Amino acid sequence: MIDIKILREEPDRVRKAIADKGNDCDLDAILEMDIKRRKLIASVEQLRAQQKSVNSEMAALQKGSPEFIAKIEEMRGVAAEVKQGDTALKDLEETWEEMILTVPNIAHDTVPVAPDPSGNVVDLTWGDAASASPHAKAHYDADIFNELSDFPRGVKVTGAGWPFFKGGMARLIRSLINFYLDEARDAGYEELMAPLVVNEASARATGQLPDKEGQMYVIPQEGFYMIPTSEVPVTNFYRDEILEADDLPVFRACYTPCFRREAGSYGKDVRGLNRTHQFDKVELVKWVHPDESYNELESLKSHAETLLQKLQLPYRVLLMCSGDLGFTQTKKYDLEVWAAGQERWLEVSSCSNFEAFQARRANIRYRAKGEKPVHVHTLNGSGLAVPRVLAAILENNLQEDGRVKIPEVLVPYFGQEYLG
RNA sequence: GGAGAGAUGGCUGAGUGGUCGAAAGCAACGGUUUGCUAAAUCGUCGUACCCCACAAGGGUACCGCGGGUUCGAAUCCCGCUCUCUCCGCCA
Repeated sequence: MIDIKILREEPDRVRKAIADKGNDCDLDAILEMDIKRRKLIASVEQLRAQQKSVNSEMAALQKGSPEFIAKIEEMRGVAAEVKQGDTALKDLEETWEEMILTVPNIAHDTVPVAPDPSGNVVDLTWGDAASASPHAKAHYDADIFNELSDFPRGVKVTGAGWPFFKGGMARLIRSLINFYLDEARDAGYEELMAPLVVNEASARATGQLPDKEGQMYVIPQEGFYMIPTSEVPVTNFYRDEILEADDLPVFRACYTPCFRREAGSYGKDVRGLNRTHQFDKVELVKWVHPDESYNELESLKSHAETLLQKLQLPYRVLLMCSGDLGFTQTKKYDLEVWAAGQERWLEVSSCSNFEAFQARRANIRYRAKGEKPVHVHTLNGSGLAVPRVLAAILENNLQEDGRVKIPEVLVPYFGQEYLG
């Protein structure tokens, strides 16, 4: 949620931000509604004040006395007016709330302004794509992948995009998760285990609702949603809370499977590990002091990078342009790993700063001693997603004999130097 | 899943229709006093929104959440959620 004060005081800045993001919300209508809303609040509150003062006079009167009865008569009309005003105000607040939720967050000054993904800037490329195995193959064409995964049975048991993984592949997935979590802990992130389903209030606070309900699996009987990322339960951990300033920053790391409907996806994007309805991911979330959020974004991104470096996987970092920035983000880096077999870059992490946008909606604040509560800044990033990193390992490290060389840092976790 | 009890401010806990945003205590913060500590004592001590210049000041709302009754609701009625106790079931 945008800061209403910024909206009132710097409408032109917001207007530009909306245009830069390619969003089309009607700012003038919102500002007009704001004025209308405040007028109505003022008039209803004035009526209530009158009601209140007469009520305390009545408290001092003899019940049933002529004066008392006269007051009741007098206040009957005011009571009706208040009720009417309240109803009108409730309606108005509801529409206004909906409207203000359509205003996107304002991109940071350092974000390139461009309408579409072609405006994203390659910030850096690490490693040498040519260093990949000369035998690289798309993972879904490699024998070892087809031996150790079972898509047809996944279709039988659940549906398309819900694969089984077997033996060494399953163990390799587990190795990656453990590697990610251990690295996160060393970097100061406290590990969290989270619920895999959340209620509506949580989905709303992190912005999955309204609008993106189509991306989530729903459990209608309970009104629950299966999490599309652990960002949802983890960010909501502090929903409606006030943290001590001294406790900031707070870093958390959380491994969960993630569930996404991915409606409308097709073609090579969804082959093999590239996109499945359920996938594993370690998510990193930060709650920080507003002055620090951009430094924290850099360190978040750097941490995710070191994971790929340690895995010896070539990758690049994209600074996302305004048009490719999400609704809630002020600045975002995407990390893409090089998959030598498919000869394409696969997104494995997305590191974003939300400033106070998410915190405002989730009502997460901090308080310095003797000060008023202030919204924290929140950030999150994957550290990292599993399947696409796995795909890159399978492709880049595929040997002539069909085995896959396990990255050195994973050997202690995996227990063997080769898969297969 | 069945039966019962409950939900009040940072915490404990009073309050069953009217000057209650809410007693009291604790904790916290500021001052005074005492040689230090401890104690005593005085004061401050919630959040959001609205008016106003986001100041001073004024106002409204909030006693789990949502409705209702009433001139007036923490207090009465209805629905929901959550917590606790007992029973059942269960990894």
